[in-house]
Amino acid sequence: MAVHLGNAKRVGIIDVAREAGVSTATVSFVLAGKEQVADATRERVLEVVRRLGYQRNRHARALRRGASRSLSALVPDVTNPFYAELIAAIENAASSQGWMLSLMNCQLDRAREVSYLNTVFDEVPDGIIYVPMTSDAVLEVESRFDSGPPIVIVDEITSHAGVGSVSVDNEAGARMAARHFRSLGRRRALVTGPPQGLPTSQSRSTGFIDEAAKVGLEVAHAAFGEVRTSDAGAVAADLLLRDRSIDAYFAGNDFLAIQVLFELQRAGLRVPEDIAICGFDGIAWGQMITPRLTTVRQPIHLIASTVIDLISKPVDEHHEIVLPVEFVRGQTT
Amino acid sequence: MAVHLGNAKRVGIIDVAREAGVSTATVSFVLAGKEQVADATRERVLEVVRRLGYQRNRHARALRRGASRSLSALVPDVTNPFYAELIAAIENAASSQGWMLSLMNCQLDRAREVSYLNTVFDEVPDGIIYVPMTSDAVLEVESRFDSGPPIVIVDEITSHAGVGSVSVDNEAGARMAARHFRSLGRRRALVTGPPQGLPTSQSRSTGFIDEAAKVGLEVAHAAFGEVRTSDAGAVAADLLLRDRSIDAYFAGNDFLAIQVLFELQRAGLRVPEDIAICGFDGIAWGQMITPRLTTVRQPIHLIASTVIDLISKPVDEHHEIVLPVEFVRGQTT
DNA sequence: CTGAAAGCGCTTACAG
DNA sequence: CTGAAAGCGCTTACAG
Repeated sequence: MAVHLGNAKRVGIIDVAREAGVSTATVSFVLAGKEQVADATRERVLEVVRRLGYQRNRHARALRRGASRSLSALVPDVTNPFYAELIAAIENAASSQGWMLSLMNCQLDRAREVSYLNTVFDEVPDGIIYVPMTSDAVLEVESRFDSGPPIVIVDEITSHAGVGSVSVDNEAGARMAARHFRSLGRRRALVTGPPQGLPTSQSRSTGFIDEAAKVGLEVAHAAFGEVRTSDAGAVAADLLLRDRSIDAYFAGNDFLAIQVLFELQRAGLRVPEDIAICGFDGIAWGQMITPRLTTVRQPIHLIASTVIDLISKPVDEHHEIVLPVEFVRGQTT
Repeated sequence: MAVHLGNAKRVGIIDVAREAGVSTATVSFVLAGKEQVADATRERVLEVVRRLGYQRNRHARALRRGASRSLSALVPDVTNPFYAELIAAIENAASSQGWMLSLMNCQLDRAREVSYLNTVFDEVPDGIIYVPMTSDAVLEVESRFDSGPPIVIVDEITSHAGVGSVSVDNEAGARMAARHFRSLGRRRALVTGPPQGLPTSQSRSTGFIDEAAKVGLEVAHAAFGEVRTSDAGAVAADLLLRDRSIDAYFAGNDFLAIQVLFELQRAGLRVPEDIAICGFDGIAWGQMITPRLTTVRQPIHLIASTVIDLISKPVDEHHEIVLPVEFVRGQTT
């Protein structure tokens, strides 16, 4: 393991105490900002702390206090802008409460997800934020949920006692998309689930299909249970190019919608003239590109603050919270 | 703080030892996979571990062993796809060596960067991977670098002893862009630095300006020292729209290049006919959009594996490593 | 092959 | 206002 230069040893609280001529208790009090220390003593200690460059050892601290002031988050893929934005929002909310956020990125890899799910408890975090990639993984570790820190699951509803969940009304959002396509006079739509069988995909496609039937929109359905994100766009575009009777496309998420949009453009199709596209998530990229993406927007910041609220509460006050979505008309429909 | 249900207490190694009728030493040996334990004993211990759902406390472990098997990474902004891809690559390389990656996201906020830089040492990580947002922040904590875990700085060269650095040949890449524009017959170019004065911006614009002078390409220069990413695209686009004599644009990075590309399209300009655009980074998005982005590609996976290599080495073997870049012609030039 | 015991670096009652 | 001492949950020489 990496050895350090000459100055091998890290300076500890004992070094500070000795140098300042006080006990470690006093150093600790000063660092904790307790009032009960004489000003002169405080000054002296702080000076030594600064001079020696002393930093408290987080592990010793956490061990002794039984709380680490840190949260661990498990996400499917930081490379997907929706998760990146969600992480940024959650980190914001967490740090305003004095929590560090430690991140575990599953990279759309099931094995990695399970492994992280197993090791996250070792971290002894004050709370766990879990954005599931697959439903299977949740089941595998559900028993672990009984003891340990509060857990909040994002984007999937769980009935496990003591586990909170924050998700959005996926079904309602999907219905909005179906009605929108119909109001535009579109006749036949394709709906695809997000890759890797993300749990939310189910209610999105179900909601869309159901509403489509009600309003008289024909639906072709394709699920990408096992397709990796990088291929999903090409596969969906291929389906659309092959069946030109389809004039509307409801993607499982914005990332996918955007990939398909450009694939179609490259193949010479016009959006929205030849085919209308609607995404889901409301990522910033959707409004950055030309044409701007029509989508169903999730309230990312509200999700983040709700997650942190829930984490801070006693576990028996955990609930399943479902937040509303908003339809955003862009230029792709 | 969040209290848990009835089963308050976390099961510890003592609980396991008692239940299995052995000492904690034996439990520890079994968990560490040491051979010196009788098969029957091992079985019994493992059964109890499973039944009780025991998980080792990482803090106690790290404290005792003096190593945490974890790395901490500080990055400017996970929302920028380049950093997202870099993180994913680094995490991959790290986990293949058995390291956890803990992430601190500065969110393009200087205050947050400094604060993270101060607390990262508390984590007692086995190594620190630091992608600086500003040069100032580095200076503020340089003294801390003398003791503590190995540090690898990404994307900026540092001369601090014992600190390794991995970056790419930004200047050479910028020169490629200038020559490319010239070979296309472009006459007047705009070059902008990445927002927030990212350290790399300096050599990119310097290299571009210098080479442009050599090959006879006129240059208008604009730096975005204080502009947040979300505005930078609009500001740059505005400059380009105002001065129509400019027929080439070298953005400091792909993220910015893409934003400007679409801004220009919305304003009715044609790319590359009216204006050619070249980015820097080689993010996946650049090849996903239409038109595909011309760019200078950084070898992300090589950067990641080099970083991990360096972290694993004794500090006195740390070096400044500069990796090559590759010019990628897309459809925006 | 197994156990008793020290000690990692802190914080926090408890005395004084 | 300050210090001596216990203890958080592990791992690891050291004995046996």
